Amino acid sequence: MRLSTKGRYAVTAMLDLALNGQDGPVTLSDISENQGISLSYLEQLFAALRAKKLVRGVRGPGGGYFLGREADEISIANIICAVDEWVEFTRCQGKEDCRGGQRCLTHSLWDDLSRQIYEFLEEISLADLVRRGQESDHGCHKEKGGSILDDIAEQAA
Amino acid sequence: MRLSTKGRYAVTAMLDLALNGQDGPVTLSDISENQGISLSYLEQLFAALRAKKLVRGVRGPGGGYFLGREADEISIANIICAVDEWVEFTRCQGKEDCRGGQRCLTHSLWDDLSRQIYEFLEEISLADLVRRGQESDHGCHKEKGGSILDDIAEQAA
DNA sequence: ATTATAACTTAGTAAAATACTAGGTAATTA
DNA sequence: TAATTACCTAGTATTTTACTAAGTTATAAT
Repeated sequence: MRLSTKGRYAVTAMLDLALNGQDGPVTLSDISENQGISLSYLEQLFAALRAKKLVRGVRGPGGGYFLGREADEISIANIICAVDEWVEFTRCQGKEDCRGGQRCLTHSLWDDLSRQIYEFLEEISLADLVRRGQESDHGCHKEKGGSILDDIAEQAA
Repeated sequence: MRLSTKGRYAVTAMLDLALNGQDGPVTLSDISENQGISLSYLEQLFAALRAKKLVRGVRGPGGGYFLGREADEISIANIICAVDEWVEFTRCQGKEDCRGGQRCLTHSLWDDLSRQIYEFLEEISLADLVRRGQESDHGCHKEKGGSILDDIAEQAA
């Protein structure tokens, strides 16, 4: 499995579509400006998303992108898989020799974990994220962002 | 958040310690051979793990590494945070202007997701992984690995 | 029809992250 | 004293990331 800023870009861009695609398609220029991602990089990402039918493009003036299906039918796992490959199967399928079975065992344990994470992200849809955002406040320039920061600070200490 | 092969290396190496550290320390040479990771790269990773006190080194002949604490007191989140930085707080904390609040909103939604993933990985300990491995069979060179592969194939179709 | 728009495509590149090599020093055991 | 292993630093090849540039198609508006 893999989860990088590339995946984040894809998810936030898709969120952009989910939020603004209600009344007409959203252009990549808009997303580029909204998210601060270069237009051409977005085009690369959307080529991958399009290949997996997660978005649908409309050409010409007034064109842009729609979600490929309903927001609650698109999981975070879908999005991340589309742009991040995710094909990281460490199971020693013949090509790697697994001396003493040791490597194979740890790889197999990692695969279990990887599957768990996948299943977790599979259960979260774009619509879920948007819904959750509406429940809590999401003010900008928050003073005390908190959340994970505290946990990490705590661990570092 | 970030989850890369670097994180995988760290987790599998820690699994190696958990599995083989019962009767004496495990050397990086052993892990290097077991996992197929270069010794020097392991040293880099273990420098980070050591800094977070997730491992404890013993010098000299017969030396090596132990887990820094009990295997059920070390979460996957701990390990990945140690080597992968994870500091990806997209909240626009003053330095980025958030025009129309749009970027800020999607970033905030991503942060929610990121926190969720973190909390999920926080709940899984090294000991859990090992335990789960013991429950199911983990034969090497499995014929039909299955699991995620099928899901992805399905999605691709 | 022409023009503007925006999706789509390809090639090349700067910067960063990844994973490694090489060459050490310091602590500990035999 | 010698061997072993952690520990440290610098340099580098490779890959990934993210971007620039320069196009081509399809479509809507003029």
